[in-house]
Amino acid sequence: MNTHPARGMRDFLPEEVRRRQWVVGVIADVYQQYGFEPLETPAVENIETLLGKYGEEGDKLIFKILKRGDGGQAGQADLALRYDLTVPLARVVAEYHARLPKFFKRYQVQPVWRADRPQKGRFREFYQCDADAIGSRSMVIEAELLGAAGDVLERLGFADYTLRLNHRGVLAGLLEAGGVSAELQGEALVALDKLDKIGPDGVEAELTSRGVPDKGAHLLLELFGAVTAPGRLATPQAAFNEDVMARLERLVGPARPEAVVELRQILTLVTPSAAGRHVRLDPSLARGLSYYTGAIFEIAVPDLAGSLGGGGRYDNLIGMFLGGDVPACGISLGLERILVVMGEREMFPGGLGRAPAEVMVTIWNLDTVPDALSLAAELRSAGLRVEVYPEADKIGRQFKYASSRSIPVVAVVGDDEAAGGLVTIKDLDSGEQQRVPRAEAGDRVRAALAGR
RNA sequence: GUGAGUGUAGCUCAGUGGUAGAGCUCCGGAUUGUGGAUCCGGCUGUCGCGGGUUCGAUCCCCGUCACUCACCCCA
Repeated sequence: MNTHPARGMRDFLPEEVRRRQWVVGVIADVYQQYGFEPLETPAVENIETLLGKYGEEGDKLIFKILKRGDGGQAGQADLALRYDLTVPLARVVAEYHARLPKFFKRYQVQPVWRADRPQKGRFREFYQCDADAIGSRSMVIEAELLGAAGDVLERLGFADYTLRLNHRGVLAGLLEAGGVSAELQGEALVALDKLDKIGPDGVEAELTSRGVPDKGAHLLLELFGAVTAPGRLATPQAAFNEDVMARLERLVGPARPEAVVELRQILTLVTPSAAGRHVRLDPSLARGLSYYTGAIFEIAVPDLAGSLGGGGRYDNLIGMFLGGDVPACGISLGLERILVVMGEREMFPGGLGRAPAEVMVTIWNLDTVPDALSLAAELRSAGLRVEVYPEADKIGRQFKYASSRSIPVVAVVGDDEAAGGLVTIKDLDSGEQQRVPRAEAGDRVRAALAGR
C-alpha cells in the first residue's frame, strides 16, 4: 500500500505546522493593520464560476470534480476546486454587494488547487494569502497593497526582495508603438515576460517564432533594452524608476496618459512605506492571468525562479458576475514559496521549535495513575503545559522519553513522595532536582523554567 | 502537456551478473528511584512494479508507476 500523499499534496508534521502558523500569523496581523477583514469561501465552486476567468492556460489547470453516475463516467463536471481566491471573492462581492461596505477590504488565507506538475516551490495544493480592496479606483489602494506586502516581508526578515511594478495599459501602449497587431499582443506579452530570463536575443527569437513581424520585434526590444540595460541593478532604485518613468512618459504617455499617470502616482504614494525602497518599475512584467486591467505587481527574490506573490487591478472581473464595472485590486502572497525560501535561508526564529509540554508527569505504577492525573490537573491550573507519560514503564525510560522530546522538567510522585505529600521536580537541563510540598510544585516548575 | 535524473532497511545512502551492506533511528542490557554521554547485544528488506535476456538479474534490456529537477505557466 502506497502511503505517500497524492501527487503534489503534502502532510505537515508538527514542526512544519508551527512554522506555517507563524508565517500566516504575521501575514494576517499585517493585513489587519491595514484594515482588511477576514473572509472564507468554500473549497468547491460551480465550474462555470471559474471557467473563462484565468485565460486558456488557467482553464486547463482547474481541478474538476466529476459528476456522479453516468455523466461522471463521460467526464462531465459541474463542480471544481477553487483555482485562486480572487474569483471566489468576485463571486462573493456580486452575491452580497448590498450588504458589503462601500470599500470592501478583505483578506483570505486558504488553500487553492491547480492540476499542475509539481516542481520546486510548486505544489498542486497550496495556500494563498490574499488581500483585496473592492470599490475604489484610487491608486491609494495599489500603494497600500504594496505597503502591506512590504511590511509582511520585512517582518519575516526579508531584505532583498523586489516589488516589480507595471501596468497593463502601459504594455498595450508599448505594443501599439511596436506595431504589434491586436491579435498578436498576447503572444508578444508572453515573450516579453521572459526578458530577464532569456535575454534580449532570446526574446527576439521568441517574438519572431510567435509571428511578430521583425520590425515590431526590433522596436520593442529597443524600448525594453533601454530599461533593462546592464548595470541597472546597481542603479539606485529611485533614480532607476525615474529614468524608466521618463521614458514611459515620452513613449507611451501620448497614447495612454492614464496608465502612465497611475504608475507615477503609485510610486509617489508608496514612498513613505518600507515597500517604497523595493518597488521597481519593470515594463517587461506581464503576468499570465487574463483578468488584470491596470497596475500589476509581482514579488521577486533572487534565489527563486518563481515569484513569492503577485497581484494587480482587475476592474472588469466582478462585472462578469454582477454586470457593470466594479473596481478592484488585490495582492496574493504564496505561503509555500515564502516557506521554501525561509527554510533554505534558515530564517525561522528559534522559539518555533518549542517542546510539546513544559513539564512531564511520570507514572510510578498502575495504582498511582489517578494521583498522577490529579497532579497534572493541578499544574495545568497553574497555567503550565503538561504532558502525562501514559504507561508505567521503568522510571529511567520515562526520563529518557521526556529528554528525547525536549520537555525541560519532569515531576515524579513515587511511594516516598506520596507518603509525605511531596513531589520531586527535576530540571533536565541542569540535572538538579528537589522534593517540594505538592502545593508548591507549580512554582517550583516555573522557577526551573525561568532559569532557562 | 514536453524533457531529464533517481527508485536498495523506518531515515540517509553504499554495492555486485552468483545467498543483501554501512551509518543513524529503534529495541534490550550494563543501570529494580533518574534522561542526554559511553560500551555490549539485537530486530528490520517483495533491492518501486511488470515483463524480457540469462543456468542464474538488485545489477543488463523494454515497459510502467512514483518521486525530484527543468520547460510551459504560476503563488
